[in-house]
Amino acid sequence: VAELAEVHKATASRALNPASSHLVSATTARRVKLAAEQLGFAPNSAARSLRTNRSFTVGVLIPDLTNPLFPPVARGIEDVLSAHDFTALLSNTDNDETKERARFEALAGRQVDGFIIATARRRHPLLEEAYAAGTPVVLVNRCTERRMFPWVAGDDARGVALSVEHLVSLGHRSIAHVGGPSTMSTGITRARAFRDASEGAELTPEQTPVLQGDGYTTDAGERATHELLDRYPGTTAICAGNDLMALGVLRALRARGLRCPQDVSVVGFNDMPFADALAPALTTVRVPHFDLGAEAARILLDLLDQPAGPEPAPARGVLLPVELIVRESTAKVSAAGL
Amino acid sequence: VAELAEVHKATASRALNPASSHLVSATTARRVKLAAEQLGFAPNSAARSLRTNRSFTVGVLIPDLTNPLFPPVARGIEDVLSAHDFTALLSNTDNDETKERARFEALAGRQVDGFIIATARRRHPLLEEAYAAGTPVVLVNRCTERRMFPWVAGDDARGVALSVEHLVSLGHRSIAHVGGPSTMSTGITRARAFRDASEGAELTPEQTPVLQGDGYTTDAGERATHELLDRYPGTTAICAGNDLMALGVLRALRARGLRCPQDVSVVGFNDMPFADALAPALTTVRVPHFDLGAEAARILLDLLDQPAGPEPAPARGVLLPVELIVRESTAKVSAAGL
DNA sequence: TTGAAAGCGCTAACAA
DNA sequence: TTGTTAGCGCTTTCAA
Repeated sequence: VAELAEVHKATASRALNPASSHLVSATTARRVKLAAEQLGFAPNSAARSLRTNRSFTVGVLIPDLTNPLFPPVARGIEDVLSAHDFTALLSNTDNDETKERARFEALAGRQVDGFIIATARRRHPLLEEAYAAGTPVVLVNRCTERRMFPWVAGDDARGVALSVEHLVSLGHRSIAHVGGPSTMSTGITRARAFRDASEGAELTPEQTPVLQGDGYTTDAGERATHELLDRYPGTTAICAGNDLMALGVLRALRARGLRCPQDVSVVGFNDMPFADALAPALTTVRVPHFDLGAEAARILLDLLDQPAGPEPAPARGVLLPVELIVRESTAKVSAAGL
Repeated sequence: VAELAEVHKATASRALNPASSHLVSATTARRVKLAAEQLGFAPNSAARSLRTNRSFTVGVLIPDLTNPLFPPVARGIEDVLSAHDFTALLSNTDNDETKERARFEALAGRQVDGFIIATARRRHPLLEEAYAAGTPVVLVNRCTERRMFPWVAGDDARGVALSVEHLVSLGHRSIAHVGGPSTMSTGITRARAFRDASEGAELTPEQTPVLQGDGYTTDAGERATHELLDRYPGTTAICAGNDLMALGVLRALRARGLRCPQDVSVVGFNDMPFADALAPALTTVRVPHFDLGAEAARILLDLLDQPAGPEPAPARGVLLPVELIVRESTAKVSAAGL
């Protein structure tokens, strides 16, 4: 390898490795580096991993890359990791427990140093096991009931509060929440935040019904909206669980001949790409997805830097600020609407 | 490890490895497998890679995951790879040559078995080098001039032809192409296909101007459209280079008080997610992105199965069929429009 | 059919 | 400051 530099391979290793390069004289170091350059030498990471038990690789588990929510998260993760010479092993789980476990084990078998996991399912035996095994994990967009792992999420409660306040300020008094499923932590959090915000605005539960769909999908949003309007025809505004559901809300409205925003105002959640290009352009809560991923990656790197803490520090969580983006899907309540 | 099974580790290795398990008696094999199960044994992939020089990992280079075009491609790749116990190392290059090279080398250093590369830039020294080095590579969504590597792409020419035919059948005779940059192979291919299709419809070059933006972006589409309409105010239909550019076209139209589709019809390319939820719902060419990725992964796996072919077989390319999806952004040319 | 032994490329402890 | 040596966990000859 670097016998071109006429030194022992151990010395070469030391010279090439930043952490130990101070143990070697400046001149030899220079010579070794030159030789390495000439030979186009690239260290064999498999051998290094084998020796050091570190792979500089982290497993990233996300439900589905084609859900517009996740690409920015993944980019945030990738950008931060690769800046630190780590690599991301990305896997889609489809929110399916079997698949998730299979992927988790496949990645663990590849000696990843840690995991970034972005699932909002509430029950999660896998996480319990990982915790018991001491695997470094950072959660994105959810937290577990027991604070096992550090997590990063958008400030859902604040986002929902902003939405409700916005609608109230436009004169709405019959505001419904068409939310995500209660099997997801975000479904719960946002529904609860909606309850709280409604009470804060002195609206009765009767004025502010909550329906939870069976998934964060357009279809679920559409179905739930039909049910909502059957039961509460006087609704003038809808807070959707996310933008995809908002799309379903819009579709249901259209099917019933209701116009948005003239008859019913709609607020989404996430500010997914092209939310501004929809018809009507969607008023929604912007969540900093890229930063979510970036911050999660930073926390994981921190975690990996620490020498395997014997007693795990109380897992800290980071709540990133959100912002209400007002576009065309919300308007003052019309007199006719009542 | 599997001294629980009371055999030598070599025997255990043979038993656990499907390729060599026929060398071991059925009974011992069973015993070993049982023991492995009990201990929750997972082979150390680093050690295996070190020994076999194969990592069962492939590097995937894409420009930008947040471009809606790429998530389905990435999923197609991931799904096929993981079904074969391979893992994808995903990296974003931002179409930046420096970054691309850095990522490529980082991945190569991690002993990836091959690459799937999805860039449409035409000049590409990196690829030449990879070819010279004999690295297995499959290209997605582009081909190089010299057929170095196998590739998978949508049938761009057919897609453009379908678009033009559709517009002609609606009575349009002044059809422009607002295309991607000529530094990209797709920019070239689609522009050429547009020329061909126009001639096929017996339209003169004057009736079918071509403008190429400086990127496949909304902004580039908007700028090019303004320039187009300054020079060819009689245009009644526009073929955009892709959906993002079509979005820019729509924006420019709106800025000029032109309605789509009443005044100007617009056709996109790709059928990206939510193209149907835009205002107006976009008529566009559907490209099977998931299949693009899946097929690329299959080809790469094939390649890796073959014992490093001394003289590389002539790289074959696969053209996947596309489909025109007619929605609301195209309409019959209006008498008033002329 | 199984055991013994060597070695993949690197790093870390120890010795010089 | 540098060289020596051992060994990470696996696969793979070769011999029994």
